[in-house]
Amino acid sequence: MRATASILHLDLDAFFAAVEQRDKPSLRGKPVIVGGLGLRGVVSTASYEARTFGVGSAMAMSEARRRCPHAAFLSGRFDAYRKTSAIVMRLLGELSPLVEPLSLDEAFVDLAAVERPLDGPALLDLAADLRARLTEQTGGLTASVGLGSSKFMAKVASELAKPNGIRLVSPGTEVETIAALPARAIPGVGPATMERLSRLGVVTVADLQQLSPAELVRELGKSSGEHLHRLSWADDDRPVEPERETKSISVEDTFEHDIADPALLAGIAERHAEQVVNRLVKAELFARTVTVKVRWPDFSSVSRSRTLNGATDRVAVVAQIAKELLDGLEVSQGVRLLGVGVSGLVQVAQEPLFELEATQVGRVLEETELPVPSRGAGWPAGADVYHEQYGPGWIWGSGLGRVTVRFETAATGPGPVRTFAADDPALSRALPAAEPEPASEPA
DNA sequence: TCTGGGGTCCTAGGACCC
DNA sequence: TCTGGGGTCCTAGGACCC
Repeated sequence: MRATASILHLDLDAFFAAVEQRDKPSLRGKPVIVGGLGLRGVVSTASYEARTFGVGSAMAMSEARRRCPHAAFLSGRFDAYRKTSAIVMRLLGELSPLVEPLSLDEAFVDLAAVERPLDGPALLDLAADLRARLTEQTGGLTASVGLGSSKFMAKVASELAKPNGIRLVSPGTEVETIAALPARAIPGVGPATMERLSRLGVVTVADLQQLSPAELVRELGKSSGEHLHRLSWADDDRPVEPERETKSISVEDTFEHDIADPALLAGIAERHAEQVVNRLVKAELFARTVTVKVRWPDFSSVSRSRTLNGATDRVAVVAQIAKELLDGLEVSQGVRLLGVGVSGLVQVAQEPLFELEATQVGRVLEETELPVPSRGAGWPAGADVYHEQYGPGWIWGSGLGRVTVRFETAATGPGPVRTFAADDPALSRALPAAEPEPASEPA
């Protein structure tokens, strides 16, 4: 904890949904839900209009459809989200070199790295200016900004500022600011921890403050107990870390229907291994440990891992080990999710001493029949398309051999809807719409 | 029609080494 | 023959976050 509120936390409001509303004018002011649209999908982001119907992140999509059947349900356009996120992170980088992104829509900034100490009014000015430029450069998105004397306080502040606001927790007022909050508001206190705390009679952060460190350590373990005790007194000196190295890379997939066929699962494991290694190679890293993760129909899960003597970046090696690990599991009850991951990442190759028959892996990859992607996967709702006659638009819905498209972009205002045959040669998937021009370019 | 995907961190037990 | 005390690495599981 510092003597000045020099840590800033920024959180984009309903980010994925807001990008969709920006690029799809007909959805502005309406409930929008982005997430997995398949049988087992969950909500990634709900627009504030959808939240009034009780729809929220991580909710089963089936539940979201019950609560808000008239919402627009979209599968998400991560390229567009990444591009918009990059604009925001660049803006933050103009404030300080110490920017720690937590995800596409969230970051910490350490203002003390460059600024002379700023007083309250100056901090609020800085935040207001940041928000204004952000909205302008992202084509209308909004963000909540929190300022505080530590990461914890800045994060609490932005939470209190939501949506679309600024909040400064002045140094010296930290403990009283958090005392009345529910203990669950402390990052790291999830459902399981809250359940344990409830048994100790804890509801608020003030209740937490009454517990001794020893009691918390007994209940939660050394690290979590001590950490939570300190946070309950707003004691947090974690630094803003701009470059955190990757510790693991993984790919997993939940199936529309459970799979019990070992050969099919082996083929999927190979495909996952391939994707994992592609990302490993792109990051110029090598891995020592391969992990397979399986989720059973009852939602319990197991993992199996093996660590090599050397480090590898070869698909054949990772795929072979993944399949061997999978072989050790009895899958006849069915598998809900299969994942393949690597960890123990290093920057130099140290190939294991054994060699594999690469041709064997290639052959299996060709022969394995992989499950057909879920219905309409070629025309996912919300995706960008281009029609030779009508121009750019987005997929409103598909099925029964037809695709319905709304022709509009961020710049056009609400546009018309047309339906085509799914194999209409004039219709194609398009790159994400261009980013809106910065303000220098009048519309 | 319950419960995604990609991560991080922590704990605990056993192997192994000195 | 009764039975140490670290320290590190590996495996597995679980909580949590966005």
